[in-house]
Amino acid sequence: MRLATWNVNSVRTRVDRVTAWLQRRDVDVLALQETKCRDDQFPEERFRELGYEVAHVGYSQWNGVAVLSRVGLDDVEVGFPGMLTWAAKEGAEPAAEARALGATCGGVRVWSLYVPNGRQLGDPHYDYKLEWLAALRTAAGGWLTADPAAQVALVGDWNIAPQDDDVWDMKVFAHSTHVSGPEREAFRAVVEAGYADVVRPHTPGPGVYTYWDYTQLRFPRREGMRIDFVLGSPAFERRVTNALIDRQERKGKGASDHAPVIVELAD
DNA sequence: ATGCCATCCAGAGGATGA
Repeated sequence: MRLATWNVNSVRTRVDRVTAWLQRRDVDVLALQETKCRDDQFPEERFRELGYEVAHVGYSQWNGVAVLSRVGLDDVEVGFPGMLTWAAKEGAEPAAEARALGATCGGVRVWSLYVPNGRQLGDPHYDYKLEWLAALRTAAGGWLTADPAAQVALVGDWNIAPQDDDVWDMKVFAHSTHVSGPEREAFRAVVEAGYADVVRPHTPGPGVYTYWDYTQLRFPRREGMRIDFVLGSPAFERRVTNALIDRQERKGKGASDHAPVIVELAD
């Protein structure tokens, strides 16, 4: 079974690219982030006609996460228990955002996650990011306490570069989000709760990334960040036989700024 | 060793992104 995650940066803009890629890569389960549409705008039929079941949550033009599967898609869950809410505007009522979607596919509990960006160090959105991750750690840790043999995959855009090797030049990020101590600590807490980066052993660095900014020739200059991860429970990790970051898909006109990440699992 | 910012909605500019 092949499971992948991809921040597509608008599914409507890139649906042709995504469907072609799914077929070329023979992917069974795909978690998408930043679909940037409401449920009624999601191009569900384009995936159904290729044999995929579809679960999506999107409330507006922002965020949006999905799981596509051709090996079953059951027990769909919008958001995880205890997920933080966010007030988009001053004085607005805090509400859940479309940043987490769970579904069981081929025996794996897959969570498509779009971790808050954080914007700037000290910004309210930065605190939201840290608290959102702490809540995720609590929920995900609980799943393994309840069932240590569970096959769980926490996949998506984590908006954190956990190691210095995960950016091309730490000096550029001296006062930036994504590399700060508290963010890295929040990421590590999820790992310590029992979830391992199953991709890194198959894609060693340095210089291996999943995201390249559209500006300043970042991609041809190979100046990127590794911020998209597949974190797997022990039972999931044992099934992983290979992994790759599909850098090819970042090339050309109309590419997302993120590359897809694929994991191969033993049957 | 593949290219010089993109997406959305609104409505011709602003917010978001990492």
